[in-house]
Amino acid sequence: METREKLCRAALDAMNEVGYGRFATEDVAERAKVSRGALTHQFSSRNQLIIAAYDYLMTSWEHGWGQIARYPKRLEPVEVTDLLWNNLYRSPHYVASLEIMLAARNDDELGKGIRAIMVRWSAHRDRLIAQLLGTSASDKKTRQFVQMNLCVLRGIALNPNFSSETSSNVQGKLVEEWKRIVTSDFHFTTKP
Amino acid sequence: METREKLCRAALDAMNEVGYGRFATEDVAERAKVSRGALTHQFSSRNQLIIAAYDYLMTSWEHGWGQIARYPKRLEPVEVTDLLWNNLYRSPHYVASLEIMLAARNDDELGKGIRAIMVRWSAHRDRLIAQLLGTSASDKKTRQFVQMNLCVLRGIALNPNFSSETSSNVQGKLVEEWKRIVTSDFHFTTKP
DNA sequence: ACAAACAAACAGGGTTGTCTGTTTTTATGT
DNA sequence: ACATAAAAACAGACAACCCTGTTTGTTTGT
Repeated sequence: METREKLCRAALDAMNEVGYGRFATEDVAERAKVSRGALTHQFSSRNQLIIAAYDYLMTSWEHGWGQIARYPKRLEPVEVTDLLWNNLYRSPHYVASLEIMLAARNDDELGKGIRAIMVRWSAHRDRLIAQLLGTSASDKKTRQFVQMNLCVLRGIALNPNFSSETSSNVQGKLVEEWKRIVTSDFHFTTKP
Repeated sequence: METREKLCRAALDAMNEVGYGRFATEDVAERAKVSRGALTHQFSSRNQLIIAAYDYLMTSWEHGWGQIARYPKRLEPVEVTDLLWNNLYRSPHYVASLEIMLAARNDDELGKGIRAIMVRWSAHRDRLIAQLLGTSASDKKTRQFVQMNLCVLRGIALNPNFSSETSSNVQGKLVEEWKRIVTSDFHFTTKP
């Protein structure tokens, strides 16, 4: 594997495990089994590394979703919810993406880079979802549906970090509950 | 105001503005207009300061909710949703609480302190909500309703940091949408 | 006088960015 | 095919910086 890729993966792992606060380039180099010199050669600064790692993650999501969109089948709203949950929020590096976006909030330099990538990914995602639903990405109802799903699933994905619940599979039940709501509340298909 | 309180407030402000990553005790002392010596006298370590600030915030929430629970009126589910949104997720220091809890994920010492406070607050909150609904905090349906609301509103609260949307008041619309769903999907009141 | 609160200086650890030197790959001319 | 020059990639050392925790001394209140 290329050095850059190894470093991006290691950076995401580190971000997942230790969080932005304790994230250190030294640690990343070690995880990637690469010298610190190699890292500094590839990435001129810590922020550059983080931006590259984020870009790597978003690109991998884009590829994954590109495959999904090949299915010619038209999906029901609840199937889109399922897709989002299984292919985004259960991604092993979801927490990393969260840490990075939260950090980008305060750092202008980092924020600029991250935002550009996020805009690209968002557009890609929304276009694919609209395609799967058989609607347009600029359709108001579609946008609202997508926004709502992103919010709800994000909140559920974070639940383990915010809840004192210890019982198993709380997330699964919450997702099921939300899917039930989606099934009964959201409809896009034209009448037969 | 007492030094401890000034420091806790300043710590929450700092956590809000710069995030856990750039959070520094020096900065907190400056914001509180207090010498660093005073800070170290009150809090033996950085983690102790963070824990105290978190405790201060949770206690303030408990006081605020204590006032609300005095109203003898029984609330509809959607009114509880409204209450949660306006009294928790729109709290000026909500992001601070989020940063702290995310940081507590990796730091054992910090995590132990934060978790204890969170358990206390969660129990307090759930008990009050059940009281307002006229149900029991151990009631399964009630717990599910509360959990779901916390997740959804959390996701909505975070939306500005994760969305490329620039249009105004997206959050407001999402909350309205969720309230509509709550109104039609959740019922606790016994039939008349 | 005693203890708590405060003020400020200090040293130490850890992390980043830079710098210098070495190895490997690529390009080029014969 | 071979030699050689140039560029890219890598390795490691270094200094500078920031932040924390500690320590020592001063003020204030009881």
